[in-house]
Amino acid sequence: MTQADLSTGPATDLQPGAGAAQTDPLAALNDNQRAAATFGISAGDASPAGPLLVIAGAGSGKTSTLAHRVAQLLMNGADPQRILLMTFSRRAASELTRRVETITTRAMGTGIVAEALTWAGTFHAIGARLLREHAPAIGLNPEFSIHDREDSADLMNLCRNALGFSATEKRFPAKGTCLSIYSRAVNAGEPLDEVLRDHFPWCAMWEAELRQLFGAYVRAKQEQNVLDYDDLLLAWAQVMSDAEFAAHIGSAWDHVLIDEYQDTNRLQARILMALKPDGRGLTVVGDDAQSIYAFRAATVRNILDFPAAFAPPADVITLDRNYRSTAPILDAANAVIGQARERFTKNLWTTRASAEKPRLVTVNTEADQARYIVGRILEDRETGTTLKQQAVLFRTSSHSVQLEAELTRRNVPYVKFGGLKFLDSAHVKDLLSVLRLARNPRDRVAGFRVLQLIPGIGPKSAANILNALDLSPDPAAALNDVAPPAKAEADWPAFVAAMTTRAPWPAAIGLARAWYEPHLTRIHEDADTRRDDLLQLEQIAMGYPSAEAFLTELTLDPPDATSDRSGVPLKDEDYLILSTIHSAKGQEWKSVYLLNAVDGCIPSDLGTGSTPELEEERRLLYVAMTRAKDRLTLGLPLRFYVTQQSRGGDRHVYATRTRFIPRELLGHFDSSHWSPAPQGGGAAPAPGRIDIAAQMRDMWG
DNA sequence: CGCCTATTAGTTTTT
DNA sequence: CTAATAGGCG
Repeated sequence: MTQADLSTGPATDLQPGAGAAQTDPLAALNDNQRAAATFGISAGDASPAGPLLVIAGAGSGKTSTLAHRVAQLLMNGADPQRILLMTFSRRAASELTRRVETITTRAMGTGIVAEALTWAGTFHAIGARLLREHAPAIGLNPEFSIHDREDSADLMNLCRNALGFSATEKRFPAKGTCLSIYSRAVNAGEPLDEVLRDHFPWCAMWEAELRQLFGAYVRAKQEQNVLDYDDLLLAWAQVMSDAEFAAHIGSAWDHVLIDEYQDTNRLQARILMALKPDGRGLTVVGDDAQSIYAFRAATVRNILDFPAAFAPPADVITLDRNYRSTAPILDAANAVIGQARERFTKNLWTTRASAEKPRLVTVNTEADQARYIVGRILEDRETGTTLKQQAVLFRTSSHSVQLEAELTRRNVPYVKFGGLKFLDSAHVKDLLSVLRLARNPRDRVAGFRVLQLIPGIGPKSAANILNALDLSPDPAAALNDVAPPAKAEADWPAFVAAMTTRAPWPAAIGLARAWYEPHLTRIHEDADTRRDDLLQLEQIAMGYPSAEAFLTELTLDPPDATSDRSGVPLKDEDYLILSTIHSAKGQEWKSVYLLNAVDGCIPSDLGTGSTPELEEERRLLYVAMTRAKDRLTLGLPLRFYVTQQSRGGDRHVYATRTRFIPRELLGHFDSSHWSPAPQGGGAAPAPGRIDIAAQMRDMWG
C-alpha cells in the first residue's frame, strides 16, 4: 500500500472497473518501477526475456512493482497458469495476487481472476505440491506427511535415544540443536565439519555421533513416510539435478518471479538455477540491507551473485526512492545501516519532509516502558490514529510480556505475531497427532505422542507397541492383535476403534476430538479454555477438502497470530499489532514503537558471537526502523529485573543503549526520559526536564 | 521394570 | 511454559 496511498496520479482517482475508459496502470509508477514492471515486455508480447534483478529498498514500492510486473505479463498475453510466483510467506503470496487482481481490473475493466495464478506460494508449499504430483516417478509415497519443526525435533530425539546418545558421559547436544545442525548442513549445502566449526563449535566433539544420528534420522523419515521442511527443498533440488526431469518441470512455467530473494538459501538458489538455467523469464526481487534470515542458512550471496550467474549477466534495476517514511526517520535508519561492515545498496531517499525526529525515550524499567507506550498509543488514538495504524515491535517474543500485561490491564485489544504459536500448544498437537496417526500408522512421532496419552502407557510401552506395528505389513490392522499393558486395557478398545474407523472428512476430526476429550479433561487443569481452542481448530478444518490438505496447509502455513482473547478479533474491530521484527517484514504502520533498544536485546546477547551474526542484528534494527511511516519511538529501559528471584526481589542489571546507535548518531534522534507521575496518573513529566544521568552515560557512548 | 509426579533449570528469530 | 531428571510407587 506504499505508493497507492500517496500517489495522486490519475490511476488512483479512477474507480475500479469504472467503465471501459482504461487508464494506463503504469502512470502511477516512477521511472525505475516502470522499467522493472515492463522489462522485456512489449505490446502484446510477454514471451520470456533475459533474467532481471530488482534491488528494492525498504518502502520503495517493491510489492507494488512486482504486482505491476505480473499484471503487465498477463495483460500482454502471458498464461497465468504458466507463471510461478514464490514468496517468503503465504500472506505475501495472497497479498500479491490480490494486488494483481486490482491492477488488472482497473486497467481492463475485468480482472484476471486471482485463482488463475495457481502457482503462487512459498518455496516449501510449491515443493510439497510438486513432490506429491511427481511422487510415483521419484519413488515417493504421495501420502507422505510433513513434519513441522517440533515434530522433526521429536523424531530426532527418538533417534538420539535409540542410539544411546541421551545417556552419554558428557551432555550430548539437545534435540533442537541437533536439528539445527542438520538443517544448516542441508540448506547451506555445507559439509558437517564446516557447519560445526563455523556455527556450532561447542558441538564439534560430537561430529562422528552426529553423523551417525543424521543417518538414522534420514532412515527413520523414509521408513515412516515423512518429510520435514528441509526435505521439501532437498528432494525438489535432487529431482532437479536430473537434467531430463529438470527440463520437464522447468518447462511448466514461462515466467518465474521470486520475492525476498535476500532471504533464500543455497538450496533454493540451486532449485531456481535448475528451473531456468539460462535465466529466461526469471525475475528476482530483494534488498541485501534487509537480509535477516542467515540463522536459517539464508545467504546474501544469492542476490549478490545473481547477475553474474548468467551470460550475458542479468539486468539490474534499483528502486531507491522510499515512499513510506518521513525524511527524519529515513535519515536515522540510513545512519544505522551506514555503520554496517559491508554494504551493497545505496541510501534510500524521500521527499516526505517532517520536523519530527525519531524518539529515543529512556525509562527506568520495562514496566515504565509499557506504561509509557500504552499511554502514547491511547493518546494518539484520541487524535485519530487507530490502533491498527500503530504497532509495537521487539526482537524476541518474550520482550512483550510486560506490555501485554499493561494492555490487558487497560483493556486495549491486541494481536501478537511471532513467537509461540497456536500449533505449539500441547492439546492442539495431541489432536493433530491423533488425526495423523489414523492416516499414517507408521508416523512414530504421532504414535509416540498419542499412545502416551493413554493412562498406563509410558515411553517404554509406547515404543514396544510401535515396534510391533512396524513389523506388520498392515500396521492399522495389527493394532487389534497388540497386547497393551495391563493397566491400559480398559482404554485400549476405544483407542483401536478411533484409529481404525475410517470416517469421511471433516467428520474425522470430530471423532478424533471425541476420543481425545476424556484425556484432555484428565491431563489439563484448564481443560475448558483448551477445549475452546480445539473447537476453533475444528472450525478451521471444515474449510479444507481433506485431512491431507488440512494437515499440509496447517504445517506449511500455520496461523501466526495470537491474541489476548479466545478467537481472533473481528475484522472491523480495532486492535493493536504486536510483532517480532522478523514477522513484521514487508509491513508498515503510521506509528511504530520498538521495545528494548538496549544491548542484550538488540543485538540479542545470543547473537553477538560472530561478526556476521552481529551484522544481522544491525539489519534487524534497520528493518524495524523502516517499518514506520510518520512516527518512530525507541524504548530504552535502564534497569532489567533479574528473572530468577523471589517475588518483589530487587535484583537487577543495568542496560546500555544498543551499540547500533552510538553517540555520534544521537543527533538523528530526539532523546528524552520518561517516568510515571508520582500519583500514578501516567502523565509525562514537565517538558524541559534535564536527564543528567543519561547525559553522563552518553559521554562514554 | 516402568509409570507417574514433583522439582529444577533454561528459554531468538521461522518455512 | 516445558524439557530433563530424580525418586516414589505399583
